[in-house]
Amino acid sequence: MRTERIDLRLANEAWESLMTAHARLTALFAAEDMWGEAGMREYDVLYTLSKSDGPLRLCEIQDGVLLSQPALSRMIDRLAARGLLRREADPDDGRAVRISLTEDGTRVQREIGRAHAKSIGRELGAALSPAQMRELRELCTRIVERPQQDA
Amino acid sequence: MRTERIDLRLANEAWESLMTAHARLTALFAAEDMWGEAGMREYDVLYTLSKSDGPLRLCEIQDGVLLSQPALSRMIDRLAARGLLRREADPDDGRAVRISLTEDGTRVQREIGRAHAKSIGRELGAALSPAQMRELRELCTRIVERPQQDA
DNA sequence: TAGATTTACATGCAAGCGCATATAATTAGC
DNA sequence: GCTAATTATATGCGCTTGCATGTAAATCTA
Repeated sequence: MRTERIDLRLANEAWESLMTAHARLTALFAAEDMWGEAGMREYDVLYTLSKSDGPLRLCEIQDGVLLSQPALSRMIDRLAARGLLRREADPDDGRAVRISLTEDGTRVQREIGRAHAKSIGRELGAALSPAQMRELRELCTRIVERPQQDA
Repeated sequence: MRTERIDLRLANEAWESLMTAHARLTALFAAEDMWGEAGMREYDVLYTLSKSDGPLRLCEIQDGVLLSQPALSRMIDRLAARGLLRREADPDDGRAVRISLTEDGTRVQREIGRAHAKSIGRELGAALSPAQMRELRELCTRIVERPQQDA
């Protein structure tokens, strides 16, 4: 059907623009001089933990990070070795590991987080009005929270 | 000022939702069984070349790909070794390399591209209306095409 | 036009990543 | 309750990546 062809093209244009926006801003943020103790991907982990109330499992952290399970496992090794987070056995599930920020990790996350939030505000603020930011947030949220369908 | 604090929060929420949408869809696409001869990052390069009329330089390709210059250089090595693209010396600039798709590269790009476009249409189509896709495209384009300001 | 700077790409090397697989604990089937 | 399947995480290994740096050509400077 003609309408579907148009929608396909439109969907691809929308996705490409989202990819490009993501790539440009990510590259821009990565180039900034604020990732002292962590690196951007490591910060993702610290941030994910900071949002959570209690400790998280590896598999819970992984939902927020674009990284394979083994890679995440070893990244957490390194972060723990540097004293930024803590691994404890889960008393209720012998397979699981409960991961949480140390005080040092919390401090590092806050320091980087503050600077990073400013950058985000600066870049998005220069491009979009508050109403447009709300609109963007709604649209992207809709993509993520779409009712789960078959595989 | 109070308004700026609200905008900062809003901007960060918008960016996080964009990151999450990008991560979820990327992971979903990566898990699909269509990247036979290329891999997703390599497809990015093939796609970038397919959009261009003539050959591109390394530095021109790099704008579309989130990869360091040496990594891109070697990825192009591998793609050329597999016969998917061609490297020629630029007659006008002895430093530059002109990179273009071979027939095989064009074929691979088209095959993957068709399948990938369907996936994009399916996923975005399930989440957004055409009007919302247009809106998303406009907003993301605005982020990228924002008038260049200071470093 | 000789020297200095910049631009475009390549390469050595260590660190990180993904794939396949191993290990161990939980849950499901019967 | 015993085996099979599943879930959660770890490890071996080869490939890829990024950083620092090298090389070579173009451009700028005087």
